[in-house]
Amino acid sequence: MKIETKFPRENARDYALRIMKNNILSLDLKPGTVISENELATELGISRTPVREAIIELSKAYLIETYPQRGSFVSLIDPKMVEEARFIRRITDTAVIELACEQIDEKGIAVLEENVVLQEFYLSKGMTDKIFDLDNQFHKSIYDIAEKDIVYEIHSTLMLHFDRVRNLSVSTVKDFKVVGDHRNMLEAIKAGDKKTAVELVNKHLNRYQIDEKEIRSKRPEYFKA
Amino acid sequence: MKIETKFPRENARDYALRIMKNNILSLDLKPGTVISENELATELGISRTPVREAIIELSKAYLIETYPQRGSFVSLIDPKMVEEARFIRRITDTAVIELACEQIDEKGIAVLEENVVLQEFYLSKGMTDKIFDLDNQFHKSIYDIAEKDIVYEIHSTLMLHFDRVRNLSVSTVKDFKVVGDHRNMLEAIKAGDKKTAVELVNKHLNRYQIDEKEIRSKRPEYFKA
DNA sequence: AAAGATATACTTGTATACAAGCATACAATC
DNA sequence: GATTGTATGCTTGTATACAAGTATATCTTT
Repeated sequence: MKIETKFPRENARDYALRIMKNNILSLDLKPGTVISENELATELGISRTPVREAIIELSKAYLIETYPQRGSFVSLIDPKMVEEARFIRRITDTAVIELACEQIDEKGIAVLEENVVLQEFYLSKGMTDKIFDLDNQFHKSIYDIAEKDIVYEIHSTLMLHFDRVRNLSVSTVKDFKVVGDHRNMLEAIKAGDKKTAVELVNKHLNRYQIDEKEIRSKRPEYFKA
Repeated sequence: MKIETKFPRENARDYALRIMKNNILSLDLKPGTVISENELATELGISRTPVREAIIELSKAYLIETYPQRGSFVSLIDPKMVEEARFIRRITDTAVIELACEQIDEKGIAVLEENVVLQEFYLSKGMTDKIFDLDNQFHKSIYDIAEKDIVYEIHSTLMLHFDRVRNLSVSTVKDFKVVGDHRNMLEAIKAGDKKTAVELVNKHLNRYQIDEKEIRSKRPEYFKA
């Protein structure tokens, strides 16, 4: 469990939420780990109440399971859950990138262009750890362009199911492909080419489907069924 | 604010959540209404903690807005929010009904058939208030058939944005159309006719788009912008 | 030794107390 | 009269106390 310091004006609940999300995503909180409200509260230097509130929110996203009077646990990787998260991601990404193709303007192009340039830069420097955030930011920008930013927000926590599996795969090998996908998506959006854009989204998301089976055998204790 | 009694084994948080959802949906809690944690707690006969936890959850779904040290309010109807909820509903319903066309079996047909028969029965008896729940149940069943029940669950609270606008419209006039839609959807699913099924979903959801503008002028105080 | 009762140390759920900030009413001052 | 300071009562945010249930270890009993 890696604990960063609290931001100046960040309230205790958001702080607890941020730390827990990060650690679940990075697998520093491994699937199945026990989470004690009291313990976490003292570790974070806050009281039980905001910690508990954060846990409840993660429970609603099925990232933590709470059994009354017994304990709370980081959810095991549930293939059905991952599949449904991927499903949501696929159909919304698809619909949103079509809208982006229609509604794109120069400002939007500039935002995406800057992002992809940075990805290409960090890739060429081998700083692939920077790419994960840029990846997410790229997709968020597309939602912004399509004026579906609330949809993105609503689904963001849920996508941790998806992203934590990403983090389990030997992903760095394929970073250059991911960056290439983004470059191609950008060009398709600029050209208003919906068909290609949609194809790219599906190809992009399919990259992660294969890895899941790889790691299943390596870390069976992380999986539910 | 209409307050029903607590279920036997229902915990205080779920109780508060249920009551608040119902009242927001039915507009007994009108958009803009102040919600005091203390007041609601005493009304429900529970303490502030579970009430607060319920309010936080509804805040995450943008159904309540909380301003620290100032108060919490039932969110005004935000056309962008409604539009994004409708967007989610449309694209997921579309994708899910396609899957249902592929994965339907006799058991699934039986469930849908029973539901539609009941809708037709209540419609013929003029008991249109029963139809709302059956409508939701019908759609949930389709998600179950497509094995996307978590997707339904995740989105269910969000759909209150959509449903409360439904409740504001002079909807009873069109109940027979809604029931007809469901009958047609069922037949399309049985026939495995994806194209027709998708068309029906879009037609179905478009029925509510018109009403919004009608009521906007009648109840401008409910709207955000 | 095996089985069962029991104490104990946890857990989450709920209630309550306190802290900090905002808004309003009202009084004092210019 | 207008403005400013202030007291008051509200709000949510956080901390803590208590309730109730579970699991485990240990002791007692057979």
